[in-house]
Amino acid sequence: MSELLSPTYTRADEAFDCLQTAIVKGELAPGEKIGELELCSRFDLTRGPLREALGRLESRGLLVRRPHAGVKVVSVSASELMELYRIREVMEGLAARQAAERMTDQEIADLQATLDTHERMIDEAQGQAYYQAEGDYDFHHRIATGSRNTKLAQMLLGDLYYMVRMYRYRLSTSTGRPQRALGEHRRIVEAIAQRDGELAEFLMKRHINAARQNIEKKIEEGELTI
Amino acid sequence: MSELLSPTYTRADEAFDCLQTAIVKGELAPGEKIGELELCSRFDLTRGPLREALGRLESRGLLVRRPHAGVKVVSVSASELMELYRIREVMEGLAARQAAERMTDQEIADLQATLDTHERMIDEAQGQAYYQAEGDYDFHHRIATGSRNTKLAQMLLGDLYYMVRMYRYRLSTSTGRPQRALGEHRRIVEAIAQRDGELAEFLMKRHINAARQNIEKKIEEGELTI
DNA sequence: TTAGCCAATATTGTTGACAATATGACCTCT
DNA sequence: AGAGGTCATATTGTCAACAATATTGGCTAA
Repeated sequence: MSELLSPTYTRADEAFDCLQTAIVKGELAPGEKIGELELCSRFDLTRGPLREALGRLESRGLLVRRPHAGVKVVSVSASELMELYRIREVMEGLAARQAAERMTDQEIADLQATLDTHERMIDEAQGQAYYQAEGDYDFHHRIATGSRNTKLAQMLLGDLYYMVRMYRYRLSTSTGRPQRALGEHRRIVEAIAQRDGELAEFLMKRHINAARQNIEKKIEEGELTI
Repeated sequence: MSELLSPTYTRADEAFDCLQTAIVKGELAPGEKIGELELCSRFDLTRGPLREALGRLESRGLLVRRPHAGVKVVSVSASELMELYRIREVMEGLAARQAAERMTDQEIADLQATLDTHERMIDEAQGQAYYQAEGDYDFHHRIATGSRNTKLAQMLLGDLYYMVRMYRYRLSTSTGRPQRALGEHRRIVEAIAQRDGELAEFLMKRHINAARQNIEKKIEEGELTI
């Protein structure tokens, strides 16, 4: 997984990564009650590192533990998912503003190049849904790190995105609106390139708000069930 | 500590609480490198639960671990502290807006009563600094929970406040401006009582921004060293 | 004298066994 | 027959010993 990042990669790190991706990808379903020994055999781990990883994941809100009763993957309701988007709105708004003030010209150029790639993928409709989802993640990821706000990036990348992606995988292809989202991305990058932090913040907030309303509408229409 | 909250309280929970408060109170200084066995003897714990707690604390960003090299309390620079206030500004702004929409009348009445208590404490100047700091925490705590936004409250109470309080203890008495802060608190509660979410958000953001500028000024003047 | 290397040591990472507790089935009593 | 309680079981929480690795001090050589 991220063996290359850290020179020494402990079993606990391994356990953490395995479980996190398993949860995000839905291999461990929300609400599912899972035993430690089952997880151990499944990921070929021992209980010590596993428990350490469980502690981290609990702290990040991806699962809940009841003493002596076991651990289960957190299940987020539709309203709670909407609340996540409200949080994203203000936090990523801040990230966009600070990114406009602090990103290097090179980073901005890379960001624009990323959008070009996304555009080609959408046009060619190659694995549209997957790339759209991953591309969207990539875009927001770059802006979060570009904010140069360590804690902000940590909270976005470490907490919120994993929970959102967890439902992205579930809602999968039906999120739709790729062209429109790409257009919004472009305008945000334009504002960043012009070093207009205030505008970047406004556009980012509106972008996430639109995404939230899009999902909300689909839920109301019964197209999506959570 | 919080033995009463959870019917069964594991050693790992105990270790987590002990370490967290020790870090926040400054008993474990930032940058200090601490050994596991030392912590075990100090808090009368064994290494298993301790390591689980260390994992949680690392995940929350209160300490950093390097494999085989040990664990040290995170040391936040002045600029990083300022970044924390930027995050608080947007997140607590959101919390205030949602609190205005969702708090019960009873909760609002309690909040006002809390401010009355704070006012008496300031007037009587009884342990002004301590009560002002704790009172401020209490105020923000109530609004975070009043937002009815689970994740938002979790992030504020579980992540940000601990880091901010860590420095509150260090800067201790010199944060000052209690009357002015109280007045700002009152106006925020007024907006909440009138169910004016937009105004509550604006006032909260301005309140935290003022607190940030206050600390920033003191740092520039050399009154505070971080 | 200083820079680089090597080994001893102390600390962390890991493992498996032991103790404590929640769950669920079975039985009894109403 | 249904509700309540009790006991067996399986799972989690805890512990202490073992293995692996980073640090530190000393040593050698330039």
